[in-house]
Amino acid sequence: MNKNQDLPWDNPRFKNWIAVAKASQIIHQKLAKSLNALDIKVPHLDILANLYRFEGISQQDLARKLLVGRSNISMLLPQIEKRGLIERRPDDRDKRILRLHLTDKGRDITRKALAMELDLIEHSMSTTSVDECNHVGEIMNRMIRKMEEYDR
Amino acid sequence: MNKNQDLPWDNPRFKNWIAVAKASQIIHQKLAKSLNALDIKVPHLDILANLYRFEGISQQDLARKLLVGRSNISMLLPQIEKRGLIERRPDDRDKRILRLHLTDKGRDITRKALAMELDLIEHSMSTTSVDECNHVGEIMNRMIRKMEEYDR
DNA sequence: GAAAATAAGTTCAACCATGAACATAATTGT
DNA sequence: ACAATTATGTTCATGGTTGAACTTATTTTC
Repeated sequence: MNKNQDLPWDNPRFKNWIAVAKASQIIHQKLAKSLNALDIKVPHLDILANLYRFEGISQQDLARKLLVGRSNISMLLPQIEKRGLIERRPDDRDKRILRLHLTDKGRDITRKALAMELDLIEHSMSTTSVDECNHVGEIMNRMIRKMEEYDR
Repeated sequence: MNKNQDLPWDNPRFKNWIAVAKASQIIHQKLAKSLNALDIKVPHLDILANLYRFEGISQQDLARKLLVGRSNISMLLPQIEKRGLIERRPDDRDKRILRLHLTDKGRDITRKALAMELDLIEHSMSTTSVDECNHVGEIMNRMIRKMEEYDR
């Protein structure tokens, strides 16, 4: 009954998670601002960065990696394709699949954008040691695994 | 020139930050699903939770806390007002300001929604000790402070 | 104390994201 | 071999988010 007894903010896991969410939101917003210089949006970079790492990935696999729907990818790709940053090539074996590739121009923009993101992150984490970063990453990966099982 | 030399994923701060962003995204999505049961969206809960903590806050201050624009709040509030979860009362001193209050019904829904969020977070962090949580929170708060200064 | 600057809130148009329904292609089961 | 199921990608209607322009109220400046 006492309002102050059951504030979730008193719970350490809750309280500290809120800080994670907020940090995440701020970095996202700052990144969006930085990327204006290259005239791309964060979702575009998410796609480009994945193509950079996983050359020839399908749209479906890309959507799964980004945790978004296929329709999202389907609507975003034509935008960056028109700008000549990527190419879609049909798969030889399976005619349903379109395989995605960066063009040289796309690779160039992606490197620049990733450099900006890296700057942002290194700056914001400059007071955090590599050991601490690894520890945080480990905890986050445990959470991700837990949530992938969670279903209710 | 060697593609594999300059992958940002080799950078510990970058790599571990990606895990933070992903965890954040997953929790957000799972929370959205859970809140369907109460027929509210995550942005509604963000507002309700802040009214729960900061009774009588103005729309401007609320927008600042949530890191969104005033227009966002202005469009969201009528939805939850119509459902009878909140009330907007003009300030006595300053006629520009509308002060926001939860109704009893709103407080009830907010408690239920926060309980769901708490469940989600406690479950996903069940393998993380309170000390570890506090450490993560501390690192995130350092990042938040760094980013609030950052401007380029 | 009037003009200018600042602040709170709203509206609107443009842009994004989502999920359902759809078309096409591949796989499975019998 | 062919009907049913599953998988990939697209389209579309709906709803969410944003920033700029606007209105009204307050504060500052001279």
